[in-house]
Amino acid sequence: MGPTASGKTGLAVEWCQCFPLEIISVDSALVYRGMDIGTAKPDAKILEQAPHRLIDILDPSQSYSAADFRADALREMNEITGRGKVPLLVGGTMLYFRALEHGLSKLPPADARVRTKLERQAADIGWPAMHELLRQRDPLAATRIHPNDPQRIQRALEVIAVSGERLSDLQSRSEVESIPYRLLKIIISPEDRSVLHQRIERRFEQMLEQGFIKEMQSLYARPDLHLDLPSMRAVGYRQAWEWLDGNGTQQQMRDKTCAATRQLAKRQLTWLRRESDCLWYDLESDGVREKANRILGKFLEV
RNA sequence: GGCCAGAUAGCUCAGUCGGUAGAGCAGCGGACUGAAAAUCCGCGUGUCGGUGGUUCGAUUCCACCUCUGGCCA
Repeated sequence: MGPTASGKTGLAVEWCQCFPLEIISVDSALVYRGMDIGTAKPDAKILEQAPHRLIDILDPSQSYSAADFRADALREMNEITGRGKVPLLVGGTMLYFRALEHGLSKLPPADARVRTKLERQAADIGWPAMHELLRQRDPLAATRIHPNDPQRIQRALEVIAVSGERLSDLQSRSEVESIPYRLLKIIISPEDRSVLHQRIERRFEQMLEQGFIKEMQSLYARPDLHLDLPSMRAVGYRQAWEWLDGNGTQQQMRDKTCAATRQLAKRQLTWLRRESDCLWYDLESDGVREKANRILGKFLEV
């Protein structure tokens, strides 16, 4: 686990070469085909050395979920261990890690029709009124969800509409199933935030050199893609889309993308600080790689 | 060289009829159950360019200086 631009992929590939590991990507953006440069997806050469599962599994017009990820990841883990190897889960989508380790309540999946209906209703009466509606139908959820948080208000109302039951009831009732594996949790992150900020800036410059704008233009040209899709809301893609729409200069697009990436890293670190039973490594400091290798080797012997 | 405008938070700027100042963005902390690279919540972080003067009190008024734009030579 680690924030964006912390060097996770590099280390994972190294490990694959000296240990019997196979990589599963834990990343909500790497799942999309045709989104390679802007997501810092490992290139073909790296993928040949160290194949990654759960990348390039969806078209950008589709959506994915934490529950989808959990099911997919468990299936892949089972397959890998069945062949005598050990799964190495690598990524920065902390909700997916949490869902995988601790499980999810039994809730109905997303329903596009219901969402559209709620969207229309919200455009009509406004989200504060939607929150009031939620207060009447699921008071407990309404106290947990902030009146300004349309995404969660919508989800809670969707659960009621689809299942006829309250989100808060379903969550407290269903026993979550945690993961049936022994875990070694490792976090990779620079100790100093400004180091991460520098890496983020440098990496985006590299993405531009590698042709990120060209990649973006071919996505922008597709009539079926738009800014409301999860894929096109990804950091970099969203800002580039807005720029191609004619908003701001290219320099402003760069600055906004880097800022959005820093904010993403900050949110990831908020998750990571709360994570228990894990080892933190700063790859910039001396001897850390060797130390991590030793601990991983020992873990794999047992 | 002369005239004019400006100098206030990391950036762009507002403001104080004289009582040491506040917005947006950035930043920092937090939340997170089928959209999560998403969606939200909270927090101003400051030699008000410098030096002197007037004043009980100056970021604010005055003078000079420095710097940056613009105009005129």
